[in-house]
Amino acid sequence: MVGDRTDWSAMRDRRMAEPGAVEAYDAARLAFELGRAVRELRERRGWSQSQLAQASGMTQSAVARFEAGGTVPTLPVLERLATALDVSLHVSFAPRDAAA
Amino acid sequence: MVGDRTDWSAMRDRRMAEPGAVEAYDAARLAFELGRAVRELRERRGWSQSQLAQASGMTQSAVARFEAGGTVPTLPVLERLATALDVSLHVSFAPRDAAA
DNA sequence: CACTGGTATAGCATCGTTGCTATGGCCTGG
DNA sequence: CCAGGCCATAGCAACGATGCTATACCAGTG
Repeated sequence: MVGDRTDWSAMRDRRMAEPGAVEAYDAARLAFELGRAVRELRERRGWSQSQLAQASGMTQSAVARFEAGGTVPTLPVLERLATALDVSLHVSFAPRDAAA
Repeated sequence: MVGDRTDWSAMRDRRMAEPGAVEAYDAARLAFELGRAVRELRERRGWSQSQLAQASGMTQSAVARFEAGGTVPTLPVLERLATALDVSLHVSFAPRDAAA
């Protein structure tokens, strides 16, 4: 079937509710995508969750939780993961129209 | 004077301590820069802290705290601010060498 | 079958951010 | 001088992420 996937765009149009409603959802999605990104970087290095945990000063359970998108990570944690994975973390605001 | 600004690069070279030490500092610097960015966007719109607070579902005190870099913001808060300021929030990992 | 390594999940304590209220300083205008 | 808007800061409660330990599930392997 064609319309199988969730209609994200429709949900995003629910602007104008109370402040914090849609944005909280965005944060959850961001958490999910960051989790996937870290998992990719980790597996590319052939590391286990335990190894990444030790390298970033976390525990294996915290890594698993984060990669699963179970929680919205904090910036300090993202920094530590970035350092451990030898990448740099970028956080920025950009105009809506401009791609970057 | 030329060497007026703080020598950040020297501090950044303090890698190799325990995990979480330098990264916590990075997070604080990130918080400071994000605060400045939001303040710029806000003032460019001619908004007061109270107006931005209401638009983003925060309080004036929280906005002030954040703009001053007093705390490391969470992703949900950054999302709300971005939405209120009509910009998009970008969080990503990038290779250290590649600029972006 | 037992054993090992990797991952997911749970429960709890701790820490930090945020929400909220209130206050003080600063500046401008009346 | 007083009033009002703007910003900074403080104190406290509540919420959420993290640290930590322990456990369960699964896939290989001997």
